Amino acid sequence: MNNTTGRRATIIDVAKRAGVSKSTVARVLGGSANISEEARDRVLKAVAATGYEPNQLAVGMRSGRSGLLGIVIPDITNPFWAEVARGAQDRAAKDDISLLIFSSDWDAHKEATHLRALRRARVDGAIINPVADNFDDLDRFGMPFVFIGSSAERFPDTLSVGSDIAQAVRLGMDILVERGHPAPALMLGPRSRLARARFLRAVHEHCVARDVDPEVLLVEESDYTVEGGRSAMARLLAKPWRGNRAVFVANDLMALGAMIAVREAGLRCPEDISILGFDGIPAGAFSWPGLTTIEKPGRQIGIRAVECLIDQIAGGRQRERIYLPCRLVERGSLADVSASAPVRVAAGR
Amino acid sequence: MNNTTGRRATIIDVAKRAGVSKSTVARVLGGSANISEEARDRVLKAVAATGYEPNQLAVGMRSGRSGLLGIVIPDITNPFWAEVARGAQDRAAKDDISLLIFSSDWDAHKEATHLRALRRARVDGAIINPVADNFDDLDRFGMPFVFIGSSAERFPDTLSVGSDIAQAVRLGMDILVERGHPAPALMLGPRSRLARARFLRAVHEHCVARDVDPEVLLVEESDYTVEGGRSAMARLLAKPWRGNRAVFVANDLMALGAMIAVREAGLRCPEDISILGFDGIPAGAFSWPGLTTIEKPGRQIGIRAVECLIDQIAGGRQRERIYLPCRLVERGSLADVSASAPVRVAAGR
DNA sequence: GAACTCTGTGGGAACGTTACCACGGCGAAA
DNA sequence: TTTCGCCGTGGTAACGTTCCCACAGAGTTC
Repeated sequence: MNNTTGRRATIIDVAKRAGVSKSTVARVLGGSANISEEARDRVLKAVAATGYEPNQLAVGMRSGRSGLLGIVIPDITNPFWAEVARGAQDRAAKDDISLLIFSSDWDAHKEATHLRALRRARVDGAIINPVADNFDDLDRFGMPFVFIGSSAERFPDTLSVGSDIAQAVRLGMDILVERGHPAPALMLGPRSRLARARFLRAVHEHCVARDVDPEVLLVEESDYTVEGGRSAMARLLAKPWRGNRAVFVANDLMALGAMIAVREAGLRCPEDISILGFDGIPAGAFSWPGLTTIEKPGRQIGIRAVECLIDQIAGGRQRERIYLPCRLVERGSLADVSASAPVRVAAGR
Repeated sequence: MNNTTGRRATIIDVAKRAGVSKSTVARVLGGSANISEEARDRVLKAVAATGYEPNQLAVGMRSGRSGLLGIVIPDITNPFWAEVARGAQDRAAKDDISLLIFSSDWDAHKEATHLRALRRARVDGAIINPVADNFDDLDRFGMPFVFIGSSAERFPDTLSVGSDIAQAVRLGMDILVERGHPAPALMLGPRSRLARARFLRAVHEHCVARDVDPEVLLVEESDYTVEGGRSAMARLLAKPWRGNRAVFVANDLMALGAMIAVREAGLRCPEDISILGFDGIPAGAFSWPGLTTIEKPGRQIGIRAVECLIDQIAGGRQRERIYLPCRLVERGSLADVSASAPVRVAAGR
């Protein structure tokens, strides 16, 4: 039985109890061939009796594999990143790998500290949403790594996993067209963000394909917050509006703010203004109406990143960039005003 | 100077380069006294030149301290638990401790698997929100631990950290009284939950103190979901209502649902119905009106749990139960209908 | 000047595992 | 009968630390 206070059972304790050498115990536990039925049996019994659990530290020490993976994300408290972390953790657990999770708060100094911790812990690899842009020598990480998120974009020739913004925008524009909003207004994030450019480029491509002049679209921008979305929407509502009244918002938080602004203006969503968000945050499900949005594959990104990392650790040195598809989540914020459907839109001005 | 491909620098590499023994290097790095100025200097230079990072696995192996802590929570994707994890991680980082985070999904089997992983990783201690109730022999965890959350309640004589529900309820009832709602309706969680009994007991205590008959209070119950809160609110609205129209909801998700039900009934919140939530989930900030609620100290719980754990590892064997105070977060869902104030509605966001 | 303490240093054992080599026994091939 | 190969097993050397003991030399005390 387990020593509760004393030290833990080691492989030698097991060997003694089973009356074999520790080599034999190691072979049985390692699933090696060429073990007599009897030896295996006695070892297994001894393991059960002693409550032996292999010491990962010793294993890591000897084999060079710690059985640990690290992930550095901006903030575990942010629902998107929590999804990523969850996906990564679940996938890692399948291979009996444990995950060290760190939050960088978009702070290069914290990031550096966390990376040092990962190196000291001798993790077998790391998943990183890079904030610093001075990784002048990526090899200096000192371990295999996979980048995640849109900020990975800055580093070409690096294995990375992210969401397919182009596909997401196409999905959004298509559903807008289908619902009778061929020329929605756009609410974008700050100019500094890489994702903004990608978003805009995809919209333009859609417009070219559909033969719409992109210049026709109303555009507002804000800072990815509820408050920002609220004021941006107020500005949008003050503009002369043409076409159907729909807004494609590049971020759910802003979309929620936009919804509030609509209500404050005495209008209704979706009857007067349709709103399409982008992100898939849980809070979108609790607004009224529920926010129709495009959901980023957070969990999938985590899963895939771990898989890439495991592959890379095993040997392959890929420099691939992987984009995972987004998904439309229909709730109530998008009205159907297409000709084929009963018109549910309020009279325009 | 880092070997990018080759093996990492060890303490012996540093020693050779500095022209001293590994013992001296260890002493310098360990901040030991009795080191000549010259030796220290050369060691430090050699460390910088080789890019030496101590191998935690070896350290753990030799010293019996892995520098790792584990935390098993129901779901990292749940904002409350993410806060707890974040607090724990931040606090641990201060002591150069890394955190292994696991999600159990309230599943006893997953919990057992995770605990095994923690034992194998030789974590120095664990923070656990217990789901299984057959921990017949708590010492059999094989490591120091701290319980967190209300489910820790089932295990007496165990070090645990949680939120102070009694204080939270007092806080809520007080603000309701202050705003002119001396006898609010109650929306509770499922009968099976421990937290429900604690909530109800605190309400009764408040009533006794304020000389109110608790039987007067309308009560509905549901299952801690938005949908559940919505239907429970609908049932509540159908009842004959006496006193001011306010509801104290035992969970934010339900409160959000209640808010939707109010709107669906053609009523307004807070003008017609005031709602007070409990939890402090982020989504409450994005509803309209913003949800006034009582926030559980998630981050504090994580911080405190780590501190208790560190203490316990260091030696103390406490069996304390710690309750951390909750905080009122005022947004817009609570109207002031007290005699002293004109009926006003706070703008929330 | 001998015996002592103090300072700075080096050498080796141990932590628990895995990888490798060695060896006895046995059956098959020569 | 000898030789070879295979099977099952045991012994031992690492892996990179820390901890403890030993020891040389300088300073202090008698």
